[in-house]
Formats: sequence, C-alpha cells, structure tokens
Amino acid sequence: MDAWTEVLEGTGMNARLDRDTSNCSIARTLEIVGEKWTILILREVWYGSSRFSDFERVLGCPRNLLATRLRMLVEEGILATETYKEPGSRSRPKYVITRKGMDLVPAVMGLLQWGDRYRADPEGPAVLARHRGCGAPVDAQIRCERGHPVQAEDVESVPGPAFRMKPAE
Amino acid sequence: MDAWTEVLEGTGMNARLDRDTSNCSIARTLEIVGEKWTILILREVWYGSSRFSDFERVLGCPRNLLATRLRMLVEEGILATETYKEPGSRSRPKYVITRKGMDLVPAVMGLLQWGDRYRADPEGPAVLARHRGCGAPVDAQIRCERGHPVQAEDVESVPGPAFRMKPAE
DNA sequence: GCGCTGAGTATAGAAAAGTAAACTTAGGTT
DNA sequence: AACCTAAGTTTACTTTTCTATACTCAGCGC
Repeated sequence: MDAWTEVLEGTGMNARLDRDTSNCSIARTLEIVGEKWTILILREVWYGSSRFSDFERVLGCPRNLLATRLRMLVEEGILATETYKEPGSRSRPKYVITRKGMDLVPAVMGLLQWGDRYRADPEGPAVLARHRGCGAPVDAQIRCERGHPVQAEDVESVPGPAFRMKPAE
Repeated sequence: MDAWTEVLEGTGMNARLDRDTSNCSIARTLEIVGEKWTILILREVWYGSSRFSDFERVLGCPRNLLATRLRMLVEEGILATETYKEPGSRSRPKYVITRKGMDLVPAVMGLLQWGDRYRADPEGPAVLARHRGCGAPVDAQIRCERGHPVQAEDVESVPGPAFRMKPAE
C-alpha cells in the first residue's frame, strides 16, 4: 500500500484520483511560466539581454505580447526594472532578473538538459551552460537533503501538509 | 567582453541578438512539454496514475485533448503503452513512463520546488517529494561536472557547437 | 444478441494567442 | 520648435488551442 492509499484507508475514496489538484505547485508555477514566450524571455535575460528592443529583435515576438509578458514578470517579482541611459538619449527601462527569477534556473536548466540530450542537432547544442570560473559543464540534478545524488526512479511523491480532497459535488 | 561578444568580434553583428534561436534546446523541449496538460499528465503518471480514465478523473481534462496528448507522448517515447486487464473486462491500454520520460523529472522537480517556495498554501505544499528508502526530502539542484553544488548566479551560458547566426534576410 | 464499460473520435463554439501596422509618449538633439 | 528614438499602446484580423458534448467501438457478462 502506498502513501496515497494509506491516507484514506477504508473510506472508499481515492486520494490519488479524487484529490484537489488546484493547490499543486507544478500547476501554479506553470500558470506563470507556462505561457508562450515567458520562458524564452527569461532565457534571453539569462543569456544577457535586458532591453525591450533586445527581446523583440532576438525573439521576433509581437510587441504587445512582449509588453504583456514583461509586465507580468515584473508584477510577479521575477524581473525588476532598472533604468539605463545611452549617451545622447533619455533614460529608459531595462529588465533584470531577481532572486525569485534566479530560483527558476534549476527548472530551466532541466528543460535545457533534456533538449540537449534528446532533441539537439547532430553537432550538439546551440548553447552550453558552464560553471563560471571553474568552466566545467553544469547540469540539473536531483539531490536529497542528505546530499546523495538521487535517480529519478528513487523519488517518491507523498501527500503533503496542504493535501486536500476535491470538494464534493 | 563576454563569450557572445567574442564570437563575432569586429563583424558588427551581435551574436546574442542576431543568433538563430530555432535550435534552442529549451524551446525544443517546450514544443513537447509546453502545451497545456502535458506536464500535468506526466505529474499524474509520476504520482502513480496510468489509465485514460484516471487522467480524465483527476485532471478534468477534455477527452480529445487527453487522447491527443497521450498519443503525442507515446510517439515521442516519453510514455509507452502496456495492457492491463480487470477481471471480467477486456484488455485495455495503460500508460507507463520510459527512461526518456524519467529524464524530465529534474525539470519538473525544478518547477515543483519553485512553486513550493513561492506559491504554496500557508500550511505548505500539497505533495512532497522524497528519497525512497532514505525518506529525506529531495530537490532540484545545479551541479557542475566536478561535483560542486553551483548557485544559479554562477552559471554562465556560452555559444555551443551548433551555434548559428540568423539567416540574413 | 443486448447492454455495459473504458477508451477513445467527431464536431462545433468559445477563448486565447499570433500578426501587422498605425498611433502615442517623453525626453534629447538640432 | 520640430525631429528622432525606444518603448510601449491600440486596433483589427487570422489562426490556433481549448472546452463541452455527443457519438463510436470492441469485447465481456448475461
């Protein structure tokens, strides 16, 4: 009997299938970064872009969508605005990543790594990620609190403190 | 001067802004897992569901989209079909995760972890991930090849072997 | 051979996203 | 004062994706 079956033993309900999925952390993260362009904007920030025109030029994304996504990312605290000033021009806003945005890097690294492994061009990936200074390639790994590297197969999911059942109809 | 500026030194072009983004591993991964429901289906597989009716019940996802997503995931080799048979019923297909699918776990763990940190209910997350056996909580981390844990700030991105410029117009 | 069940398919309408191009704004230059 | 530029906003239109519901299909029990 697994952890899902245990919770509701004897009630005839199924914790796995009848649970409330509205408070899922994966789904909540996707509400923000799951829209088209959002992760690609973050990718460009990570690669070093910061200006509206940078994003427009490299992504080819429509200006209205770009403006909407940037506003949302700033509202969520994933990006912050600062100002820059080219000589001879007025001050304009630029976008920089925050700690909250930096904390998305492991997830994005996971996507990058999977694409590198399964969908790269024959000659390899277009971009490499490496440890600044040390220069060694980096990757996303799962680790347990005690420091052991963990295989995906060795991860189990169990109901947490905010586990709830679907409201009855 | 960073690695992006170096590549095209003196050409007047900008490697960061005028590069070809069509071979980006992040974008290619998102082509597959970026559609609505796809990651949520994988989440349920990871939590232990395997049948069409399981996914429909727990996700509340329209049947045609569910069928489309499952077919795509099988075509991509992320899920595989097996058969199951309940006593008194005919054999029916079920869906199990493959190695290729397992390799998405670090990315999904990254999303889970970010949601747990920034968007969880006050009482905590709905689901916990832990190291089977050892029982300790697990998380997604970035590591360099030499084994050091790496902060997101310490990751730099540089042009890789398949780096190309945007075709001139 | 008839109904039941799980696993789909078909179709039509609604919502979201994408595209293109014109318009606005605010300061710095001339 | 008129002009330029980056960073948007607005509008109108097309395309894609999502949703809801009805329908089909294939075996098993009766």
